Amino acid sequence: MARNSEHCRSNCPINFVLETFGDKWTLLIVRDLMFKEKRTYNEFLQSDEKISTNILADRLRKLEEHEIVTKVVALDNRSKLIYSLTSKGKDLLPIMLEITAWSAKHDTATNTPDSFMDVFDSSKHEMIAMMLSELE
Amino acid sequence: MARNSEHCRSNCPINFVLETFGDKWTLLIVRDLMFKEKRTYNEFLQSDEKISTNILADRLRKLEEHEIVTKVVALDNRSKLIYSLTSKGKDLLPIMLEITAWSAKHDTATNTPDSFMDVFDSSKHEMIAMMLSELE
DNA sequence: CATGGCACTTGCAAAATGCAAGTGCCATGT
DNA sequence: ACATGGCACTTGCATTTTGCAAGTGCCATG
Repeated sequence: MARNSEHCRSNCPINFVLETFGDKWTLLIVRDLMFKEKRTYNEFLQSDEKISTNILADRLRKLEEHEIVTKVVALDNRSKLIYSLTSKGKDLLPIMLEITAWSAKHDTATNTPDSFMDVFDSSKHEMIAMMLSELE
Repeated sequence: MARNSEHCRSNCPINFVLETFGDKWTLLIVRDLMFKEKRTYNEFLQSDEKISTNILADRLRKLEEHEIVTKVVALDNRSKLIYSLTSKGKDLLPIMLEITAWSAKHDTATNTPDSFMDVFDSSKHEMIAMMLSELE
């Protein structure tokens, strides 16, 4: 698992996250799995930010290596792969929500509804528990 | 401010954070300012991860552009600059703590004390308020 | 007025990214 | 049986970013 088997710059927890998510694309895949119900390679390709095919393949492979996502063959089509978050990946939810809250506060163009922020501010813990259960 | 004046790939809040922090170095500077009381260029250079001088200068400039940090000339030495977090930068604290918690849970080599995690899990809100006040 | 600290800048090689096109497997229709 | 198309990539190549070493310019101290 992770740190012992790979090159790491330090033993800092902030750095540990950067070793996996320190680029412009990886966290967008997590977002798509967590909040946008995207499951397949072509669905990830269609997101607004327009990731290119080679980068997407590379990041999915690294996310699998880091055990953030897993893939299985689709039941209805053997040439289709279904990606999903592992529990380690689902544990990123609090980070993702804090990021959303920060952007909602500091970026006027961010499209987060006020109602989301109201619930987040008043009952963060319950919100996370409920969203986690919805991720199965 | 931010989004309107620069090239942005989308209006997503996750993407907004990636536009500033989506690389392997920027968040380490925030960490050093927030948790390690580092204030100067040479102090940032000495961190374990060994950032190179040109990258550090570039990231400090971008952090200033994004109004995450500011710099002032030191009172005791006019060739020395003191960097510090703006309130927008200090607002990253909840994200930083959630990242720390995630790494503590999922990386065996991470050096976060159990006592930190115990307090974080039981009284997150109070912990954040106290740490924010300590950032002045 | 030499020495050294401090905050960078510069030049160049190496690595990562972005884009367009191509590949191989599987399913469906005729 | 075979053409067509969807799906998940792979490949090649130009552009951009990064990493390393060395150098620059300003200020303070002896």
